[in-house]
Amino acid sequence: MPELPEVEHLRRSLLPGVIGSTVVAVEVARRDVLRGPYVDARATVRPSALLHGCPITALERHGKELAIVAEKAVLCIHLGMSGQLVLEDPSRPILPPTHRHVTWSFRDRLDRLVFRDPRRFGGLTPLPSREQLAGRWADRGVDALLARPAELVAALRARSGGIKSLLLNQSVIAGVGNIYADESLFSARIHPLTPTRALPPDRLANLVRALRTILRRAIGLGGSSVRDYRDACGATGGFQATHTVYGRGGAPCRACRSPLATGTVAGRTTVWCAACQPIPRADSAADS
DNA sequence: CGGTACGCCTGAAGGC
DNA sequence: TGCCTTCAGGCGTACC
Repeated sequence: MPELPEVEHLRRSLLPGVIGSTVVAVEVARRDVLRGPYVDARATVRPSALLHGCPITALERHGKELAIVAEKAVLCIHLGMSGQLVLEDPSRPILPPTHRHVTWSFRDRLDRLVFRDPRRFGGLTPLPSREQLAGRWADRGVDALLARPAELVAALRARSGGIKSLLLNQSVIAGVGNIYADESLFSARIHPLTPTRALPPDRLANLVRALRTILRRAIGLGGSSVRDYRDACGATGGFQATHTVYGRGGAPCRACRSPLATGTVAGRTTVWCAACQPIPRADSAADS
């Protein structure tokens, strides 16, 4: 599932293709992928709101959201679970022909930018300006990589609740999803149900350090491709091969060889090592 | 405030 | 082989 590393790698892989390019045609096959306060009930949108006409000047990211910035328009893109954004030559398609919701064509370029999303949990949110984008992102949690580590620790300390639940909460820290929550909790040897308030500052600092190390490493490997994730060129990531717990329930812990536990935490499938990540309190044990 | 459940949606995977 | 069920999950929303 596209989380921060996947979106960041996608952003970097899109940069050379789209910066300075001007959209000359936008084809919207499914209007219901258009979202937000500037899209009316019929999802009728001016082409300029979908970047038509002005050269693209920047690609930015906050958490799991990517923004394509042009002079008079900003388009926020959320990939949801299965979203893909690929630059491809129409004569040599990379993506399957189904679920192609929006296609952008450029001046002086043969390749097109395609937004494809089979499950449609993703969507596009047009905004009129950079100021609106700044406001939108200011209302979110701090970005897990762009903010300073001390800000992340402070954000976690400001809330109560189980630690995994907070890591997944995009209004606390933006960018962490199920994969990197489980991976960073294992790395920091913290049980996912641990009440955040029970963690001393140095353990939270450890967790934040582990999280950022894992996010950076994942970006370097092109992200995790569990099923649908592709970068702008259609390439899959390589980080999934290094997952320590995610998707490995029942398999031996890479540290102590005991079988990894599986359960539901914060409504998500969660994998942890009962030996390496001890249960915080004597009672509240999740099933193994 | 925090927790939980649900709906959205498709395709992979498992059972029979 | 083929049909049916279950599951995965980000996120908004409703509700306790």
